[in-house]
Amino acid sequence: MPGGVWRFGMARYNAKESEKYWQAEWDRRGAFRTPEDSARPKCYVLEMFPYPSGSIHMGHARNYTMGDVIARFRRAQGFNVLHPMGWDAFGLPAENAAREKKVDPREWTYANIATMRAQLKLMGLAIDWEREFATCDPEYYRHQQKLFLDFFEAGLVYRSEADVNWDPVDQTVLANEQVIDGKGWRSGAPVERRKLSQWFFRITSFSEELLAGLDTLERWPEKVRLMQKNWIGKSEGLRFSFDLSDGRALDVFSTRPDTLFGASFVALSPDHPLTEELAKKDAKLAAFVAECRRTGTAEEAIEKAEKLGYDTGLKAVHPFDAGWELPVVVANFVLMGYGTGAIFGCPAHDQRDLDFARKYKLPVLPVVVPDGADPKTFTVGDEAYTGPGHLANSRFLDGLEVDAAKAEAAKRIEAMGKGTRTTNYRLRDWLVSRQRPWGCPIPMVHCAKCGVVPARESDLPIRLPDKIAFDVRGNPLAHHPSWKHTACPACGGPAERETDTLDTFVDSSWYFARFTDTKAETPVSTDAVDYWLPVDQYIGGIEHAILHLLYSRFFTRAMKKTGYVKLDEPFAGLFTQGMVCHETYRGQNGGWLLPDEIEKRDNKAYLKGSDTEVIVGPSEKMSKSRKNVVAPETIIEIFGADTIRWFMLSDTPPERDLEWTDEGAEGCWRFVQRIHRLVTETVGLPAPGTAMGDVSGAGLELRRATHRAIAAVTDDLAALRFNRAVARVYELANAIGSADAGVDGAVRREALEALVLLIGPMMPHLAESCWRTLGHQTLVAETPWPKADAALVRADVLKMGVQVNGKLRGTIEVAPDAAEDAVKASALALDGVVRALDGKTPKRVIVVPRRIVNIVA
RNA sequence: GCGGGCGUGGCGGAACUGGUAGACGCGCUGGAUUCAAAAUCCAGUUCUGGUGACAGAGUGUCGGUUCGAUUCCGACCGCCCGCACCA
Repeated sequence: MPGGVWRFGMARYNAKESEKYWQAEWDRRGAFRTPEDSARPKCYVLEMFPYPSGSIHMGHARNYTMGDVIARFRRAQGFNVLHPMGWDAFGLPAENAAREKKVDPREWTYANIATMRAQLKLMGLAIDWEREFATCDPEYYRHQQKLFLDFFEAGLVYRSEADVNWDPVDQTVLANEQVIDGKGWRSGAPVERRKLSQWFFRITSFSEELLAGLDTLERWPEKVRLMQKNWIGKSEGLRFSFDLSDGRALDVFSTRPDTLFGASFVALSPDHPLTEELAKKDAKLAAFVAECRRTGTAEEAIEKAEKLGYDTGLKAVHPFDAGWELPVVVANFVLMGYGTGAIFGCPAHDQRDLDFARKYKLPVLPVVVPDGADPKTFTVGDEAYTGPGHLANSRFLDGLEVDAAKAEAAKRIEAMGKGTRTTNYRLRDWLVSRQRPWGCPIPMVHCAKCGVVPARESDLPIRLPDKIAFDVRGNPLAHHPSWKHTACPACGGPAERETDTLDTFVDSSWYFARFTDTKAETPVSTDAVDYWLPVDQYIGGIEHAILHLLYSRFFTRAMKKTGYVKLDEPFAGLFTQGMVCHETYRGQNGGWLLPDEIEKRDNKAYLKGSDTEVIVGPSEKMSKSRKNVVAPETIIEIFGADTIRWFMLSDTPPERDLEWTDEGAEGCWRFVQRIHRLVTETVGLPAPGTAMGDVSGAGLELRRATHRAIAAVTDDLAALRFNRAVARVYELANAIGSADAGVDGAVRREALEALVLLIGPMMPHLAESCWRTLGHQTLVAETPWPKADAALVRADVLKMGVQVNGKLRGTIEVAPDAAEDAVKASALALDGVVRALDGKTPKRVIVVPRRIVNIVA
């Protein structure tokens, strides 16, 4: 009923009607359009945009509620707030749906978006919907293709060979999640690692900058910065060569040249060029390599696999001893992508090398001995020693500390001309090619005459074809009858389009910049990004701690290099929220059951409407596979959006996992009703703005409670401690509810108005309706945030604990500025203290002002 | 396997920079109101012993630093996240 009449004093708060009314009212007044051209400070609040899977789940509800609270809070504090929403719309699920349900991925995706947009709108989010876009909109990916061409021009894009998971039966490339126990998820055939020529972004050209930039991200969680730091994996080491028995030299990289005298083998990656060469003449080696390639490309799988090796028969000469030969093996745990793809193995001081040496009965000689241990007797069992210590069994390195030994070994190798000290990074270049039909086409053309040629900018966007056939093997784009055929942009002759599409991480690496001006004719408009970026508060799941955030940081630097932005770091503030969990239920036959299918009686769970008991399992992340899901839509239908929002903010700290319970939701619903009652049932309030006279006694107590709540909630919301803000709101509501009947009306009004404004960002519909009931014609959404009076926040009496030998024996009440001697005296006079001292004289009395007294007896 | 995190009553959690452990909510118990139920209101609720005042124990486990440790350090146990083609 937009524009209708708001009815006062309903006995019970009708959330459904109220929410509909206020959502329409916000819409009508354009309350959440992004303010521009103003002298006020800006605040860009962004939540990680969703994949349009088909429905909003609790994780979304939690994420978007938090962002919405910040957006509304900052708006009330006088910021220009940008709070947009969009869709991360390319990706595998649409292809799976297309294959399984014979639907068009585009239609499927946009239908999902429509459903989810409607669900999000029910939550009453303060979002500027005029800026919405989906990454599968040609209007978006057209600009992404332009960025790709600019990056190519700037030398940030190149083509190279890379491994993929190859399903030999389906003749298709598989994603890691489509490889289950080394087999293709559809065909069941053992997966092979295969090389393809693919596109890369040169993210490693920013390795050092991406690492150094982490130190500037003060409002990022420490754990995320640490994870990124480890991911980039900067290490100082030595790159040097072994002379091989066949006259060749083999380059290896090591961060531990100090352990060279503990070496017992040299190992090559199965993908090392030398391995491939040797395998041509050694059928057994070729078979071994093929076996290694069955692991797929996932690093986890490779590292978890049993350590296997194959002796090539070649020997490597120890660089410090021409008479010392080490066997050269091919080992499945040596990664081609790191260092040189070849290592020397020192089993005593590296766990993987040790596992390998034990299996193949190779020598394990400790060369670093922890301080305090005897070099003659120190041995290594099943656990490699990686700690500090001094060198032993190492000739000229003996007695040196690890760092000194590293330096000495490196110096000698360098002097011999066999190697150089280098900095190595674990970070690899970003492989962006995907052999998938539902992604952003890579704007390149292959011409027999001219080679690989960039598409013309005037031809952008290179659109996906309208009809994609999914019942083919391999990449449907490559099999499309006409799509790939085009004219070469250079010579005009017949040529073929690149049929690879971009990794969907590319789509999400710059969407935050596009939101600042979604109408711009270029990828971004300079004025808009200069004004709005960086994002002031970014919120999303911890699962994105590394890849998405690192790629976005790279993209921002690449966009700086190509002249689009002036900054390096896209997200000034980052918050990673926890997951939403729920109990799991299984029937007698072991099958999972939906929470909807069970009911609880006397602490047991039964199949709804029966006496069949249900097995209650532990609380786990809500997932369709375990059926432990509760749909936000259902909860909104029953209780309304404010209830689910309040639940999402209550109790659990936002970075931790949250458990959904029906009882908790009912508690939130009761609190919604309680606030409504507090506001509607308080009689005799003076008109808004009425001044209050001198206030003392119960009135003063209520004023103190009000201003303490304002101060605490303000701090808590600014620090994203939503659960604490919620607790403070409960305290204020309790104080108002239990206030003495004689308290002045103007004091009550102040308390109620504060309560309503404080819940404004969290339960916006209820707040608007209470605000109207309190006689205001304005919107809470347009009302400034309340200010706490510092004089009322300060306490006039302090309660201090008094301990004897660290055990609490009583409390004393003192003035905040009480002298230490007076505090001491009243502490020693306490009954409990006298009893605990039992006549003994205190040795020492520690008084920590305003906090505690500890008497040491 | 490697990297990162978390662990406090029956449950979710609070405790700022090492200073009264359990704020606030859920649940439960008792009472008021009601023909009854829902809703609401009042009281209680870490555990053990005690009618009680009170005493003892207690923040995953074990040990350490300190006048004092949920907080700092070491080892261990359990759970969770990421590992480059899920998003």
